[in-house]
Amino acid sequence: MPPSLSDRLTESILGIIRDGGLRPGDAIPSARELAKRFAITTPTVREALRKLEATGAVEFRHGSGTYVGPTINNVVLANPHRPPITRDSVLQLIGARLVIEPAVAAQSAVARRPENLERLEAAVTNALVPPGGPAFALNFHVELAAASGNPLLHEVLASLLKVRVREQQQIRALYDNRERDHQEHQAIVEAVRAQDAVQAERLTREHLDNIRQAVESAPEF
Amino acid sequence: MPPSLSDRLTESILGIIRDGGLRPGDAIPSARELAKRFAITTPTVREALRKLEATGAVEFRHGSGTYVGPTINNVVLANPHRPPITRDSVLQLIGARLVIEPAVAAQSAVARRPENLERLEAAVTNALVPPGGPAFALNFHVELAAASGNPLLHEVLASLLKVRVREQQQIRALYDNRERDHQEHQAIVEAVRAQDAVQAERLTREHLDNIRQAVESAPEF
DNA sequence: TTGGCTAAGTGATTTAGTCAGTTTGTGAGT
DNA sequence: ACTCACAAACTGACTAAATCACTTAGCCAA
Repeated sequence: MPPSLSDRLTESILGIIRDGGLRPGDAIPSARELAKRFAITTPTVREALRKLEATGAVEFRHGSGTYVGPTINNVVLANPHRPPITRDSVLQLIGARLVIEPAVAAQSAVARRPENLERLEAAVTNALVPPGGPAFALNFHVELAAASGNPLLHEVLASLLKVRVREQQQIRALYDNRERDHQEHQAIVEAVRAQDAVQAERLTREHLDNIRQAVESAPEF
Repeated sequence: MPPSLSDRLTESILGIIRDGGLRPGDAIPSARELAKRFAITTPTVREALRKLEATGAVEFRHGSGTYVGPTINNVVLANPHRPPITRDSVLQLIGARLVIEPAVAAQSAVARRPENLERLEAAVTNALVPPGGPAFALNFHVELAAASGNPLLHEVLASLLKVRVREQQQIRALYDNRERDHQEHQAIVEAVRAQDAVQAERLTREHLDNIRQAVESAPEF
């Protein structure tokens, strides 16, 4: 079963991006240009580009052009066509986070650099601004993973938590004690600042366990 | 910025799959049929289908039809357009696994069921068959994550290790002491069988650390 | 300098078809 | 009655040539 033309084309386009040293945000040749260059037609080029769009490798901007996407160098990504949220899936997610995040927190406590502490502080304080603002930009738990110094851990947590965007309101509604959330985050930051891995791990586990209990005891949803 | 027609179309197609209760392997309506049903043209339908193909939600079979893919219900995915492997990326991957997998092993030791032990045994013994065989089907580390009982953890590890397919030979070449690999796997299985979480965690950490050292001390690549 | 207009470039989609595989049912031959 | 070859009929893969919608940059006038 030979790879289809548009399959080979996606690889060629990735080659153009990589060989050209293009970075996220840079423009790639227009669909017409690519069609001419590869001696094929635009619908076929568009099929290849749509595949790349699905994984965040490229982005379309109507009337402007096609650009290199932010996740082109990702190893893992959140499924853009994810299934609808259910109560079980939320608990499953928290269960997975309960396994992964304490270990990540421990690693971050050891490896954190000054700039990570800054961003963690910012994420903690931004969480208190009213919803709808730029609070989504800096998620505390994602920043905590970033502090580990391993981009792959960052990717994994970011992918896992991307799902949460759709249920964030729901969880907030259940675990609405935002002051408590803030205090727990603050305590984790302090442990990371002190490079106390054991404490960071314990606090993170307790924090997630609190969230889990809040969701579990929620009657609705 | 309203979502494009083909964007809405992907959602509609997913709706057909979900509302129709279609499962992986089932056929979905042909491109021409979908075009007629939504009163649009086939190139547009194909663009939408290509997006779904990129994330494994559907699969094309030339001349036969389009079918529901295996990863349609996944939350996280391995990037099908992943960047080329480098020495750094390999070490990064092992670093991430070193953080995540010991915690997963501990969880698996607690939650494992009899069928998980069976599959783990199978994965351990299959690892000794010559390469190129069905050894790829059952990866020990993926099965270990499956034993946690949390499908999301299984997904995360499977996504992380999917990358390894391309570098498996390379790592095998470096860490070629397959007998030692087998023994370490066997020891982890025993800890999981005994539901000894602490031991499972420790052995997994040591096992991955051995692999990391082997890769680190490799001069080439 | 500012504001609006215009023209070129780009993505989005259509229309109408051809080519290339797969599946299935039919019918001839045994 | 059974088998096998073969021919529709269906499917995906791709082409060709347009048109529409949107963005951007540049120009010109106020």
